[in-house]
Amino acid sequence: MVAIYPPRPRNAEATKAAILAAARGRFARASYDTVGIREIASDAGVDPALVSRYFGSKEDLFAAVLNRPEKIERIGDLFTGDIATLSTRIADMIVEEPDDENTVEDFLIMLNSIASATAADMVRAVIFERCDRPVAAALTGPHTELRARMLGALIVGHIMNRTMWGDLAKDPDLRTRVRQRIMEQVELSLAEL
Amino acid sequence: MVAIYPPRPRNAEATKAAILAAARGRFARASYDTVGIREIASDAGVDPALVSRYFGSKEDLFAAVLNRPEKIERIGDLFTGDIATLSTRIADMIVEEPDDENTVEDFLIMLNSIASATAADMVRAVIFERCDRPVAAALTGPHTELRARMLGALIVGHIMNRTMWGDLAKDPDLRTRVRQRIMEQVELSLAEL
DNA sequence: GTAGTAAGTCAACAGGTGATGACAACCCGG
DNA sequence: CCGGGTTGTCATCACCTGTTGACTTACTAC
Repeated sequence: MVAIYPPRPRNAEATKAAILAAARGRFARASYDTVGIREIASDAGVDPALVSRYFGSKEDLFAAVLNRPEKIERIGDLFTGDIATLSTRIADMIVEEPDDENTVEDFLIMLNSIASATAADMVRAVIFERCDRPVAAALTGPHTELRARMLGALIVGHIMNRTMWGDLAKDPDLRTRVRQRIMEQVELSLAEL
Repeated sequence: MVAIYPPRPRNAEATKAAILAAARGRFARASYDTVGIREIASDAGVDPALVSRYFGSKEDLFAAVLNRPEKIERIGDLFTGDIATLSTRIADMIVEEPDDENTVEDFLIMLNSIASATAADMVRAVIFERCDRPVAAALTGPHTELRARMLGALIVGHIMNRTMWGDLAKDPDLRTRVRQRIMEQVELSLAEL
């Protein structure tokens, strides 16, 4: 579906932002290889040529999406905040409403394209830099890196699970208990072994 | 790299098997969209046209890979066996050597292509049928489906984690402790809530 | 030995992809 | 009013994809 817009004002900054937003939306719902530049341009109400012009290549565009400041910030907040309440934050993220513009979308962008030959390296780098490393740094005791990776596995699993099947629980009561269970899982993942 | 074989004996059954094996190998290492028919044919030492001829379409070929009897059987053994030792089997699968032809490869085939528009539905169906459903059926108490899905999330996360970063632990001692931890995670995921 | 069928080969197609460069429209400073 | 740089448009390229149909080769049954 292509929306009919009034002629776009000649504003390069706004156009770039629109392309970036459209790309974010597409990459959050499909893999790097599946998403086409023409789709993104259409969503943004922009000529496909402008995408290449402003962002260089599709790969560069994906990198730009991956390194959006808001995303970096949101994921940063999640993992670099107080370690004592980390399990709360993670459980909240996983059980929160899926249609919101939220941190889960940032993970979806990465997880959708983790199997693509072109995008995998970029994604891995971001995950390591923004997730694994800060968590490992915040942990005390032995095997911090290993335990951070156990947590990463847990989060990845829950998010992919939610993408595949939808919410774990709709009933508010059950949802609280699920939230509680996820917190236990987080703590078990991070515990010394 | 294309191997030079002696001229393939005219044997349709063996050719189909070779194609299937090559497809399995490719799909275990890259997503449905990334893998090309010409690659598969080259691995199998076969003309690309034969792939279409014998399996119809690429989609049908992927379905054939997904429904290989050995795979069904292996995943079936994993989940339909004695529920008391389920955590052991799962932990073993996750910490076992990655380069073996093992059950992990079956999961990789599915997880690599879960983000592809074409293959996602097939993958979801197989996961539900072969994993979630048997586990839910083997559980007792309330919310069996939800708890089976929690286990699914755990497995998916661990396998993707291993694909991204390699083995959790190389040291045998540490590995046993990781194995133990994974068993605890499995039991926590399946526990009533 | 020869016809008929099965198996494998080859070239090509139609459609889609990312990317490019020439062109037109616009805005702004002079 | 008018030139120059910016912004947007269009047609098109080169490449790659899955798939097809016509062709050649080999095997088997009679």
